[in-house]
Amino acid sequence: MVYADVIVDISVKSLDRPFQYRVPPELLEDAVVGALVRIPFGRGNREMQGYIIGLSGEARFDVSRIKNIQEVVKQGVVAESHLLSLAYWIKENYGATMNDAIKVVLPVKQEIRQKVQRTIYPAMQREELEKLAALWEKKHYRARVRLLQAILESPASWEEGLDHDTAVRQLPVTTAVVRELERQGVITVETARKYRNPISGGERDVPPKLNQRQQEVVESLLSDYRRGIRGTYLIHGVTGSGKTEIYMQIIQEIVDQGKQAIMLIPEIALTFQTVKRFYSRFGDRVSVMHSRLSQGERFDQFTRAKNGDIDIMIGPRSALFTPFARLGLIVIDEEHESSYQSDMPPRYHAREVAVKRASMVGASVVLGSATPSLEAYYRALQGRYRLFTLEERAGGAVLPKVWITDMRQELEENNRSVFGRKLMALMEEKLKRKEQVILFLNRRGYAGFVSCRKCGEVLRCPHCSVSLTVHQRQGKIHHLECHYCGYHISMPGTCPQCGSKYIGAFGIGTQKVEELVREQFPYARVLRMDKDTTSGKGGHEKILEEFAGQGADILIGTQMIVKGHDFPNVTLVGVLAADLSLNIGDYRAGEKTYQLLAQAAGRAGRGRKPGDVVIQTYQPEHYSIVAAAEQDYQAFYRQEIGMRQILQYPPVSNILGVLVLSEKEDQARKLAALLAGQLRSRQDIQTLGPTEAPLAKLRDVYRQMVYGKCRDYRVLRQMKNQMEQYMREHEEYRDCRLQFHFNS
DNA sequence: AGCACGCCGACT
DNA sequence: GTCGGCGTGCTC
Repeated sequence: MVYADVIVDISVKSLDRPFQYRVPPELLEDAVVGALVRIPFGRGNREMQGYIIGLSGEARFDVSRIKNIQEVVKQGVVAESHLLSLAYWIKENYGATMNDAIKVVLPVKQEIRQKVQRTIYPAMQREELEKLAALWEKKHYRARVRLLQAILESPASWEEGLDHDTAVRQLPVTTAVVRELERQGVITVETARKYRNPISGGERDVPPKLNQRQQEVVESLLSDYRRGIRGTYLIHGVTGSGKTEIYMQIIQEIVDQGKQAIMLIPEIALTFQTVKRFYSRFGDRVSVMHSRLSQGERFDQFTRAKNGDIDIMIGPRSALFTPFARLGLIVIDEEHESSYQSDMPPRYHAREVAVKRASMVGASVVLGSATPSLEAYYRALQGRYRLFTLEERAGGAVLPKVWITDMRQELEENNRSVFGRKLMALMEEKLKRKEQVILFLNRRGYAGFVSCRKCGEVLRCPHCSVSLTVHQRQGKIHHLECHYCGYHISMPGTCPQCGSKYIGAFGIGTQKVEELVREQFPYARVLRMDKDTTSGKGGHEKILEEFAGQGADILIGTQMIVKGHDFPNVTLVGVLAADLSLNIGDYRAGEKTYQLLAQAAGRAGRGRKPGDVVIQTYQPEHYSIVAAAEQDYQAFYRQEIGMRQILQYPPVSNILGVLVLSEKEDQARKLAALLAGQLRSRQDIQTLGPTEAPLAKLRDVYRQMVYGKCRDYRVLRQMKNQMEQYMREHEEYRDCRLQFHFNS
């Protein structure tokens, strides 16, 4: 008798183990490892889904109590077997349940509805068809005539669902006619699975000649590869140094060797431009995973990958699990991007999982960035990754000139505007020359918050303890809103604390900037891009395309405008308040600021014209700002790694964050203090807290935070298990929950 | 998670 | 009497 180890589709710690089921003889063939099955579960035998993760000949459980698998769910894509081992590694490493881990590596199990394309071609000469049509016309075979007329124009094609009735409804005639004519040899029908590609056709481009440095990188990487050496490589290349071309040429060779490649790009960079480049180079051997794809379309893409119909998959984080059988290379572009970190369980990092998957199947990993994460650069300097540096822009474009404006001094010299004088002067100059300007601000809404000038009270969300944000309609303050839970109130006339009338909006947002820009430069055409203006589908791209097509002179926006886009006519980037990201109360603030500024600066002068960047700040001496202005990554890295060294932050050490959640504030505090005590009892762990979490209260749940830092990652993992154990054993904290957060 | 089982109060 | 509250424990 064959028994299957099944992971039940319930993500709960207590069920996070295999359950044995009997495989009935008639299911033996389909019940393979990785298969999705229906099983009776629990006392009520309620029907559940589960995944087979192993098969064995003997029962490890009382045979009389083992139930049968009901059914193997038919699926086109069965897991690449190593993906299940990868799921296990993810579960172990990121502390998720096996069920969650399996769902990440097998993202599309269910075939929703396969699209097929049916194309009807004439099977005889045109004259014969015309004769037939005339004949049938006389006999009043109206349906047949209609069909013939249609295909005389051009081969008729229809896209339908697989199911027969829908197909009939969509055709201009019944399928019975179609089948009859096919039998008579009048027409031929071709059926093809339909895949939606964002771009079809288009001319193939030829790989351009690389400059010497690009060539060196490609050659030395490939010579490793040819000699059977597999490893992880970090390409640190300034913006515009031609990293994408390097990836493409490496991928080309790997594909030519009969291997397959995955190219990860951050979600926001997954635009028309990037995708188009790959299509025109590799044609239909490329497939693209896009977040806009439906379940069914994703399924199609994975089927193509599994069948070996494609060699290259491009996509965001989730594309890492493409079921390639001959995987040879994983590229991670813009390696430092935060979107490679999953924000739901299992909270894996694509970089780490990529390295793991590659090592399991004998593939290499190429990481690329202009502003590498501290983690990646640290590992490269340790020798765990091989480092390549490209210091010059390809095609001779020069790096932009960067100006720092000290806003304290502007204020002292009586300039109370959000625009420093340098920025004003340069904007005028650029607009006069019909060049484009990007203004970058790290905020949305009209103004940050409302406060009372008399008593200092800041209006906050009663549920989330964050300040409420002002939203305006038709140029007037409309309401105040909490950005976490959506709580909103109308703007009060007096301070709820002291009753004074001196209450008003402070700070600045993109809407306000737009207003000011229009005031100062009434003749300029202004576009604004933030969460409010891009809510519609494709809102993003529409704005970017309009700006790229020079439909506007000035683009104002938040984070999203500084990532990855190429605007050759932009010669000025203004960073209005660099400090906003410096003060986010996170040990990565300096790194985030450097990356943001360097990327923003990289937007200027990408074409032939030289560019300028103005960084406005109240902390002009901060090393992140100074280094970004000089585009000096190494200088930034030295300072930052020094800080991490002293404070024992990752990547030098490891940090475990424990978030204690409870609706009862005193319980949360008590438990947090207790857990901090557990961490403190260990000599090798440096403990911080307990403190209130960045959001001390969110949706009426109190949040306390405790951190533990340790050189040895395993010690922290052990502490996590110990805390979970403690929670199981201690009734008094039943209404508290813990969330763990690892960083290394 | 979700369901059965079980041990107590209030009511057709 | 019995209907139903939810606390406890189990699920191959």
